[in-house]
Amino acid sequence: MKYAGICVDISHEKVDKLFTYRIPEQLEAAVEVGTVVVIPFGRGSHEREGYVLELMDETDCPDDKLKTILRLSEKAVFVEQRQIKLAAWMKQHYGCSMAACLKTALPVKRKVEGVTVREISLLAEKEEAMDYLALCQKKHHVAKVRLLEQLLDKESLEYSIVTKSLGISAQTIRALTEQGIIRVNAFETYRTPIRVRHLQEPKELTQEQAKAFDTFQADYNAGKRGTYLLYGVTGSGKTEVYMRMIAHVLSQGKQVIVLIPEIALTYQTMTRFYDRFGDQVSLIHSKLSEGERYDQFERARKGLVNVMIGPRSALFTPFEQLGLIVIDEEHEGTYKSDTNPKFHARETAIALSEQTNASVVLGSATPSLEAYKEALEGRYTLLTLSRRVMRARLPETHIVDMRDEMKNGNRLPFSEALLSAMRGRLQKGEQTMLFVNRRGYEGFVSCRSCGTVVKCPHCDVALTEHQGGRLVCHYCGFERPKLTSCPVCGSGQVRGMRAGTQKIEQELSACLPDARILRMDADTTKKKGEHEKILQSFANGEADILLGTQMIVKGHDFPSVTLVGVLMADLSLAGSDFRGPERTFQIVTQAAGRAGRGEKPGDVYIQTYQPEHYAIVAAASQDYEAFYAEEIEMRAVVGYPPCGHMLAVLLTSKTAEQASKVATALATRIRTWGEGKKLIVLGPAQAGISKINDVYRFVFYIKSKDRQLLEIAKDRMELFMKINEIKVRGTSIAFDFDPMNTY
DNA sequence: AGCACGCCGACT
DNA sequence: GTCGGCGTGCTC
Repeated sequence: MKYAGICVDISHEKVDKLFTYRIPEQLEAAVEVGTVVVIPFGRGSHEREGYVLELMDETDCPDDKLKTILRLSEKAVFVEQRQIKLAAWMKQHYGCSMAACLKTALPVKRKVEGVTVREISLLAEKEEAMDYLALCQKKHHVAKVRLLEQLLDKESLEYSIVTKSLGISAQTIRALTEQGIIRVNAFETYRTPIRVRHLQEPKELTQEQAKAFDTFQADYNAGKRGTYLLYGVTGSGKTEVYMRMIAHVLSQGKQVIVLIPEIALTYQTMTRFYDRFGDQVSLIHSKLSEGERYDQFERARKGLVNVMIGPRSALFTPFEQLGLIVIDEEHEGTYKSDTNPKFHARETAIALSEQTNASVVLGSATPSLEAYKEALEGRYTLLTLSRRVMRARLPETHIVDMRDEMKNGNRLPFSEALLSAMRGRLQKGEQTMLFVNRRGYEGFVSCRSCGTVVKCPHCDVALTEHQGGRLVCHYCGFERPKLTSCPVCGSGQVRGMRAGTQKIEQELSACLPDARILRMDADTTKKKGEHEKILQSFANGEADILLGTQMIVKGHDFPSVTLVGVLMADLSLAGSDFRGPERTFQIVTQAAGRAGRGEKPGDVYIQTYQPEHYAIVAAASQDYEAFYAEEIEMRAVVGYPPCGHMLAVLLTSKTAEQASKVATALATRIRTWGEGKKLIVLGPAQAGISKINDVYRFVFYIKSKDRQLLEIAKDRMELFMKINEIKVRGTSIAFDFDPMNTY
């Protein structure tokens, strides 16, 4: 008798282990590692799908418990071992259930076509429901009362919210459905991919581009695979280099995955790939339905397409001959998944490339510290493009000290210098881009006269303003009362920062009544296609000034823009996030790169309260190396990534007390265990967003140079949760290794 | 997650 | 007594 170790297709910690099943004789030949089978599961032996991850000749499992595999899954999906291996790597590396990792890494066709959302709404008339509610109250049917009260108030609720945060079981919902009081609706969503256009010839490479490409090509031909960091300043033509590399890899009969941060933001980049490689290219994006995504993956598996472009999920394209993974704008935060498993596409791509003998090319004008450190230390090959193509000149940058504006009585969000520059551009008929930095905004408090930002004495991050003006550190929980005067200069002008593009637009049109202003932010781009429309009309010269958040600085060329203003450049500096300076540098550098892309030279005005900050100074002179040198030293001192690793542990529960209690117990446990080991525990503290959907969140951080030690700590915490099942009831734990956001 | 078992309050 | 909701525990 043969046995199979099976991962059941249920994503829940309690069933996140291998279950042993007998393999019936008639299936012995068909069942392999990777086969998807139908199995009886649970008390009722209901049919479930499961992934065969292991084959055994004997088992310790008592015979009376064993059940037998029913049959192969209808779709007869076969998952390559490679994908399972990658899922296993993600489980180990990011600490979440195997089922969740498999789901992420596998192109499995689901029963439903499209992304379904289940929703519960009232079916009965309001009066009838009220009567029923009264009846339930009388009968002390507490669960039904909870649900009905919510429904009478809100009309409809998402299914998962009802079961999870309202704590209502499926039976209760079923009972109410059968009585005709409520109704469960399922919705599906669809989108279609983009069309192919005419093919274009490759452009001639500059000397630098050719050198970068030659290095890659020589390695590839010699059978050498590795990770390359293509570090190229804005406008140096990274995309052209990728395309040469891709063409070369394709010519070797290999296939390519290209990751881009977000489709909407790099529309231009994406169409360039279509124009060059035609129908060999396919596109995946996060809004595709499961069915559509599966179809694209199937085409890839069959070799009908050889280049897959998409966001981080495109990494799981099941190419049989994967030869290269390109990650454009490698430093972007969107490469880190915000759902479990919280994988980073860069790290996962490198793991995948090692498993499949492929190469990885990372591209950026402002590389992540992680990538640049690896490159400097020789683990990645550094390819540099230091010059802009077409002899385009770097713009002249001016740092404007907003504290001086304060002193001169200017309370507008624009400095005098920037305003007069804008007036000049208006007269000459040239365009201006005004970039409002809002990223990293966390409600920090700063002094309007000297620029001091109030920081946590232990963590070197800004304190966050809570209700009543209390200042709290989200890393360690340090707290201090409301601030009435600046601790450095004593001025009473300490306030929380707040800024909206809408308000800035009003003030701008008051200052420059003749200017035609276009505003682009989350509000004005809600509708599909709105984004491209705004950019197009600005490109057509239908406006003089484009005002917007970070979305305006991505990838678009506007040759007649000769002036760029960066408002509140230091806003992202002061958020309660150790990556603040890095984000500031990236955003300001990118914004500055927008000026003078045409024949005419450009000017960049960077408005800041911290003109002497190294991130601002370095960005103004487009000096990545200088920034890196400063920043890596800071990270090394406090042991933040990439000079160490950090594990965020998030505890969620329906009551704040319970979440806090479990977080404290775990943190204490790890502190004791970690004595004498190279590990530091910070916290616990209430999470920055302390409550989501009525679920309370507590967080603590574990820092260590040794990533494996953190993985062991993670295993210990999972064990603790299992052993103390009764004490921790209703509390769930989630891990995030080297988080990109703070919690 | 989803299902069955069994406890406990309400009603005939 | 029994009916039925709702918490608890288990799933190869």
